Amino acid sequence: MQLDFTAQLREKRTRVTPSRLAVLSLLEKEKRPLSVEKIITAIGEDAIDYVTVYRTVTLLKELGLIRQIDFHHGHAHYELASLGDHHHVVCVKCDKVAEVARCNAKRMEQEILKESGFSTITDHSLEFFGICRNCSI
Amino acid sequence: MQLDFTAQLREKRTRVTPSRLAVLSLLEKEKRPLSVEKIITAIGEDAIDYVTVYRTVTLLKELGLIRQIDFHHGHAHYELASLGDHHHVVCVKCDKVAEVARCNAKRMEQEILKESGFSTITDHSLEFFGICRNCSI
DNA sequence: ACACACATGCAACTAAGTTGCAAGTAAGAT
DNA sequence: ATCTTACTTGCAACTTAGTTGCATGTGTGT
Repeated sequence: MQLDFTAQLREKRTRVTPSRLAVLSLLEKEKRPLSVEKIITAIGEDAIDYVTVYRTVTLLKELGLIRQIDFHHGHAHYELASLGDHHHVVCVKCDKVAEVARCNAKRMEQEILKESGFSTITDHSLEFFGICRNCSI
Repeated sequence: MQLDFTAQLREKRTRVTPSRLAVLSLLEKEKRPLSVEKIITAIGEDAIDYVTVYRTVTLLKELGLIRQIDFHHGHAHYELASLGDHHHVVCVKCDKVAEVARCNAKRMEQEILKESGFSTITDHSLEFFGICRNCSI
């Protein structure tokens, strides 16, 4: 299934530019959270300025097309929001990241809307931290 | 209930110093996630060096006495690990933070240990992002 | 109260992310 | 097709977050 990022950007009333399409299709291809550094390397540092990447991920996050994730690595990671409700386990020794099946956070969101004084929940992030088998030997 | 941080530090075979006790008892008093900046202000910038605060939170996190939390504010927050399994909702417009009741992540941890190739789960973090009533007007 | 490994403070540094501004470009109007 | 204009990009300079090296200070076991 090929996502139509052009249509998605137009729907959000923002311009369709090569930078935005490059970041979106890279994240679609990789299907995992990437740092800004990895995004620049993948697109090519002659092809895009790092400031443009920062501005692009900030915009795409505000539009809800991508999601920011924090692995306690000292910098942010980003993945396609349409990957849905899946999460990660991070090894605190070697920084290895594995995937975790879907959780029931959607049900919690309903409770939050009732109780917390928030009018909308746009996203959530759930990360587990532990030690992978390789590091526990 | 007054926690005996001295005993906790000794049990972890590390030194009991004024800096460590100051950070731990501040976090116990506040009962909410604090940034390094807030920790320095609260303790007093003449009373503790900011490098010591960074080294202290890194150590206390490794010892499992405090927990690192990320609100997508551009810097880390820390709270007492003994506050247990509670989480947060963050307004993406004004950065307001509210608390959320306990989730069932402990059950998920059991599944992760079976399936993911990890031998230990030391912690997890669950943050919701949305828009608070004040910002939605 | 001694010795020594560990903790702290200071200065310098690296890494992550932001801002201002001039030049370039997407997209609607002609 | 070309024009116009507001939005986007690239570059340089900057701010903020966090780290490292080293000399001095201090907690803890003897």
